[in-house]
Amino acid sequence: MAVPNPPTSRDVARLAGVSQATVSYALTGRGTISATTRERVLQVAASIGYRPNLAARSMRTRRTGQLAVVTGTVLDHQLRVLTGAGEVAEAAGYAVRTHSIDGTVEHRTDRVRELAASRQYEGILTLVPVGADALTDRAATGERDGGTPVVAEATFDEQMRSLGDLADATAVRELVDALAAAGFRRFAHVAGPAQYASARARRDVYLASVERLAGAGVTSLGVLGGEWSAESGRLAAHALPDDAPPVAVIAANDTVAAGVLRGVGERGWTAPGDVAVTGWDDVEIGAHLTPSLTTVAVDFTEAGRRAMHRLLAVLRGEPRPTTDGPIHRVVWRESTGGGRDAGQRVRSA
Amino acid sequence: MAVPNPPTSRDVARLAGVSQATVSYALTGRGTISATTRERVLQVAASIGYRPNLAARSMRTRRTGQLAVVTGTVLDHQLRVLTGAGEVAEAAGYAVRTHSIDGTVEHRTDRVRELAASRQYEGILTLVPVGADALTDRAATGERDGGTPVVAEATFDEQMRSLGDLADATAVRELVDALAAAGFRRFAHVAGPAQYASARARRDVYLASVERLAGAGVTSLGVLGGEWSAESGRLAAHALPDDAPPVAVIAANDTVAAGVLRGVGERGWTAPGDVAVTGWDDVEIGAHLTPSLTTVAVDFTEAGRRAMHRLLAVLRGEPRPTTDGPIHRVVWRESTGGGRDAGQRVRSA
DNA sequence: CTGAAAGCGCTTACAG
DNA sequence: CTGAAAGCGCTTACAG
Repeated sequence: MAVPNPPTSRDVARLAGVSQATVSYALTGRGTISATTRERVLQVAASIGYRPNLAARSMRTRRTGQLAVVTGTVLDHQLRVLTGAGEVAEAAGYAVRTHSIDGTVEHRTDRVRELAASRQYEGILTLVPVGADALTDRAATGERDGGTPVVAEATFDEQMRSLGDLADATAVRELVDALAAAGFRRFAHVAGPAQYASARARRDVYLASVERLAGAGVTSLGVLGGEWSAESGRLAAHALPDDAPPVAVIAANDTVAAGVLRGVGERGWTAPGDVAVTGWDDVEIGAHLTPSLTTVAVDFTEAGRRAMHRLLAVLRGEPRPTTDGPIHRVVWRESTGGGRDAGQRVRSA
Repeated sequence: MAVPNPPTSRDVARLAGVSQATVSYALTGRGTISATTRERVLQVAASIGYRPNLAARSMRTRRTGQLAVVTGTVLDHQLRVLTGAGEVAEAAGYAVRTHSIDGTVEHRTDRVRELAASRQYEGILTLVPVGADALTDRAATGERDGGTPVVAEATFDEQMRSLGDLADATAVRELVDALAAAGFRRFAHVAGPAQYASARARRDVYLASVERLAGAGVTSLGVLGGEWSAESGRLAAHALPDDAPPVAVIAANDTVAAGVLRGVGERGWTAPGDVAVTGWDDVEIGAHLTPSLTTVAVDFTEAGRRAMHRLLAVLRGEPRPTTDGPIHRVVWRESTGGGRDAGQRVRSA
């Protein structure tokens, strides 16, 4: 019944016939130590199932070895982002704790500040939008002040350029260009909540893309919506003028797009004949809607990995990692008409 | 540039004119201490922003104060389960780390065993299916051996009764009964992966419900599928015999159900006229499908809270908490015909 | 009701 | 290349 105390480095030392310091050197690979001794120590440690007491190590090194990732409950794909972030953090020797924070942006910002003040974490990565003044990732250089670094997955830098892979909205331009090439002249955007950098980025690229094609007769019927909800999309469809069709609607995500499709049906319009619709995220159901939904597939796990790499760079005082390839890919389906053809036509252009 | 060391309990003691022991007593509320002293100590602690060093505390108390929650990447709703679990753990004074584990059930089981052996956690809650022999939650009593307790959100007990709120499939019977009352005589089930307790429970309740109505001429065309995927649902629809309609299809979740709806359309059948379809989870898009999807709404956050309460009960050596009310609610929509009416007819019966 | 002292299990200069 | 010793910041019997 009595559980024996777990073995300590002292036990390993005694059994290996060395000092505790030598055990520490063998395990951390830090000091100078002969290969023979190291081998023997590791052998003994493994044989008795020795596991270093992390609390003791943490106290001595004055490092917690802990990072926090802040999630919300609004966007389900954050689970995959979290997974990618955790994977990279673990590989770097950090433990990750998650904190779910909802409520107003002010409340979320306060909570993140509290986490930073708790001294419990060496760094914080937030997947939910918080006030920019709570972030320490603003400068392009890796400079540090004394506080706990706080990095957001998606945000904007000083020049208001979107930062973070999920805020990369360049695929919107691909959508607009292809649909314009396919003949659409009227567009509309159903945006997500403006507090999300990703939503703002999609809106901005939408506006810029349509503007760029103004010379070709392309116009925008406006930016509608403002929530990550299907109902927001449905209402947006109902808000379109009666003579809107043919019109292409760029929705902020797949859920919003599903609502648009429903609203389009309720108005007696057809998709994609009267209204072409695009989503974002490539949720699995989208491929099985009727019409199946053109969307932007996102590698959320990779987004999480990259975000964590950014936080680690700040922790190490290194410059922000140079961006890798895109994690977005447009998936053409029936809701934009021509499906695969439309995409191929554009891609080969 | 030089960051001052954070204040320690020693600093608080000096400033408050008491000993370090008194500070500890004041903060933990453990020893005998006068209200006046305690008040003064807390005041001083707050004024200098004192935060106990958790690593030091942990080393001394020989408790890590850490729990692990194991998630996967297959089911997005685990983010909400995680949130509920984290909320309860935090309120109980525990820190929660998450580990994302995918792969085969054998691999997942091994990894959970490693986590349990790491001595890093006081308890482990897994949201992904693992081998029953990795769990310590099997007995109804709170008995403990020396190892780290491992509790699964959803599993089966010795009598093969489903345990854990997400494995509560009683709503399936409500679906079958209502659809039978609405006139359906032929049923089919598109199941989820058998390694999931929730999928097995839905299948079992489906089979039992149909069997129970055999006297009324109700028959099952079989159990199809076996994945949490829309494609699995689509293929199941194509596997139905040509003369299946009218038939009611109980799908394992909304994603599968969306695939069924797509497959039904591809076969030239109508829903719900020829094929009634039900899902599970109440994903937001479901309400905006055409036809909108009858489903079972699940309070995932509450499921997470309850699962964590079960783990805490094991940790405290208490008996398993008595089950609270259901966290499931059938939502009748167009995909079962009559929509709200069908539900109301049954509910008032 | 309060304080002096020991010790949790590590790591790290430092001495040899 | 290895060891003796100190100390990280707490908590907890124990003495008063």
